[in-house]
Amino acid sequence: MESHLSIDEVAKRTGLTPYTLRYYERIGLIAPVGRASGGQRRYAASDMAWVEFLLRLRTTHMPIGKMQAFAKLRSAGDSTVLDRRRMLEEHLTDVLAEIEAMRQSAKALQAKIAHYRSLEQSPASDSISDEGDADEHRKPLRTRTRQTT
Amino acid sequence: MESHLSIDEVAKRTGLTPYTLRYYERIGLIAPVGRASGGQRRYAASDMAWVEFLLRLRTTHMPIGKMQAFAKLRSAGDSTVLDRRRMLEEHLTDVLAEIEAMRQSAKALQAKIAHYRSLEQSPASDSISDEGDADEHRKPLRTRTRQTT
DNA sequence: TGTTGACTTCGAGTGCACTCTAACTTCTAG
DNA sequence: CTAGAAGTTAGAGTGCACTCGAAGTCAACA
Repeated sequence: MESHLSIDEVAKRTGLTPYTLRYYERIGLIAPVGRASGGQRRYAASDMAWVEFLLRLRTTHMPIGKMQAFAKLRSAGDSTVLDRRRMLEEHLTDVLAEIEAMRQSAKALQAKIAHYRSLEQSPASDSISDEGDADEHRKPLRTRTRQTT
Repeated sequence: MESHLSIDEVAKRTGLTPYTLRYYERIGLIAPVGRASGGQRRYAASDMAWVEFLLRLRTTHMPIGKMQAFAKLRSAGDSTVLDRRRMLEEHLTDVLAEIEAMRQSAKALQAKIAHYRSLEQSPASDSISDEGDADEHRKPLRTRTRQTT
């Protein structure tokens, strides 16, 4: 239960830099953490848990703006639990879709790799390398296209 | 086999904007496509296949710099097939790791959602909402931390 | 006591991936 | 023949997520 981690310690443990940790605090992603005499940050275990949760959101590509909205709800207390759940559910839907899109594309990459491997064994056949190659399995192919809000 | 698509057609079919398609061509991601009289772009089926492949790379978060390197190898001809395969294999390794990281984080999100759901049924218990909540399953938690090259 | 080193704040700078503007040309319909 | 739509270029601008610089503060130690 060592609750008094310095910013460098937290950086080491989370993989974030001290710069980023301060930045997250500045923009309200992390509530102001405790300070030692002299104003140095001291992270409690609950701060660590929250940072780790933020990393989950980041890993799943939640934009910072949404994380800020989520953090704001959280700081507003228990009455926002339902909203928070809704947010996470929506996000989770996006995440699962993205995972599936990545899986499909990974499959296409594997096919391309296999195609290259076969090319390596029997070099350039006819018609000087057309390269319209191993994509003969039509699949959804949907990517998050940035729309102008 | 209609090989003469306008930039708007290609935009519609790929989800990219005409801006982005021109940008990709400018930076060498797409080799100069054919032109109609008057200089307007006309995309052949092989161009489409290449753009779709680029989208696979983008979906799997390959940075543009690497795509450029790949495109350059491709344009250098069949002798680069081995290098291209190596590049894709390396990338695929990263992609599979990222998919796994996202899966783990998605699981954590699901746990959090479940936790919220239980909170909703029996509101604030004791000790005014600690929120160090449903993360009691220690998992790897690794995220691509941007390193200064 | 003075200097080292780790921290602090706030504002500015960076890199990526687009996204748009301005000025111009060309095709199509009326 | 003219209006309008749709394309062209080079270059500038945008938004996101950091990342760093400058100047200052504080605790500890030779």
